[in-house]
Amino acid sequence: MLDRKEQILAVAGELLQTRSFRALSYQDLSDRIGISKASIHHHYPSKEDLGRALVERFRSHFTGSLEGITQKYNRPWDRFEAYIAMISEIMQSGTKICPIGALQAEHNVISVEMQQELGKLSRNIHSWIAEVLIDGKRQGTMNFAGTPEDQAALIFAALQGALQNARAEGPKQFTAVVRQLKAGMKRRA
Amino acid sequence: MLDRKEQILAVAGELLQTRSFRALSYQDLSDRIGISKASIHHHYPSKEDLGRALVERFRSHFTGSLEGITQKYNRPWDRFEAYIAMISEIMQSGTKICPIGALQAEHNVISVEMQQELGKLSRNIHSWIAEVLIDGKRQGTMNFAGTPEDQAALIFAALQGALQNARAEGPKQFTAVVRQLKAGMKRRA
DNA sequence: GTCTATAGCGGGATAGAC
DNA sequence: GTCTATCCCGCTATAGAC
Repeated sequence: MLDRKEQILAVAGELLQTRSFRALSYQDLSDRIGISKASIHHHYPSKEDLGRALVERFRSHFTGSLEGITQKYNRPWDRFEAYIAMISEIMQSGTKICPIGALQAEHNVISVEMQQELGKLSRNIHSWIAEVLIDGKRQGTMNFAGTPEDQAALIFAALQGALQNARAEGPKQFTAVVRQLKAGMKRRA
Repeated sequence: MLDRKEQILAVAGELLQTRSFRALSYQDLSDRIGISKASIHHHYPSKEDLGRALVERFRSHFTGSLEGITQKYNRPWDRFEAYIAMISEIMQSGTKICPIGALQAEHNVISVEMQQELGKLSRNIHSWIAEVLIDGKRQGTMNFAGTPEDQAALIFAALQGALQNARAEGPKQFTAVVRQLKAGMKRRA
């Protein structure tokens, strides 16, 4: 199968978001994909190899999605709403959390290579949000206290935390956070 | 030793916040405390026992701290600042995250008993924050959009996410989130 | 309460045939 | 690329002496 590697990453990604990287085993992958553990090792010799590929895949996935949003929408609010919709999809699964949050929770027990790749991913998203907010503030359609960078940090952290809370406590907390983030960007200064 | 059980929980708590519950082993505890693995099992027969005691300990710890803050300070802003200071201490360790975030990231791989105890803990904190905000809004010293409950959810989620980001990316993102949360509560309506 | 010793299992990983 | 078989290790947990 040409995209066996991709299939493995897809399943591994699911398990990362639902269970955690450490709890993800070659046995799990073997069971779900239907090939032996040894075959998975053929594609990703060590779990470290698998981990790095996994983070890179999330990075290209998110980067692609954000570029798609940028191309599809011009208005800052539309872009922001599309971003929120993307994160909300994770919440709606009921069992997944943000892959960045999942891996950051295991920060001290993953390799430095994974840490670095993960850092690139989170900084990419952070800058994308910040740019949307810069536009929104410059155009006057978005009103929030402080700098766009600080507001981007707040949005990023809040959604990551909200996804974790939502999986444990249900969707209400998540929708509250989203509502509150929006409210804080609509108020008049 | 009368407080051997407490000592074990203290060390286990550190390991939970720095490494994760799954990554925490009886061997780790044995090494750090200086008694054998079997001795730890004597106090906490199964890891599940240890886990439940651990969450309960965090709960009584946080509950006590929040009550202390309530007694020590009367003004909503003072209480809020004291709460932020408490969370900031975790960040300043450089290696710890919020214990709730750590466990929520492993939500699907811990027992339902731990999930439930963890839920109590997070709801306790959430209501405490909400009450501070209700006071602040009623007195007119705090200004934020939306309801106190929504704002409490935002604060809780944002700080949890910010601690995880801080451990991976450094303290700047954390201070940005705190600054932005405060800014959003000071603006005039 | 503490120890040594060990069982039993699941994990990551490799060898070698097909 | 896939398989079976196997290795080695670390983990949770238990038995039984002191």
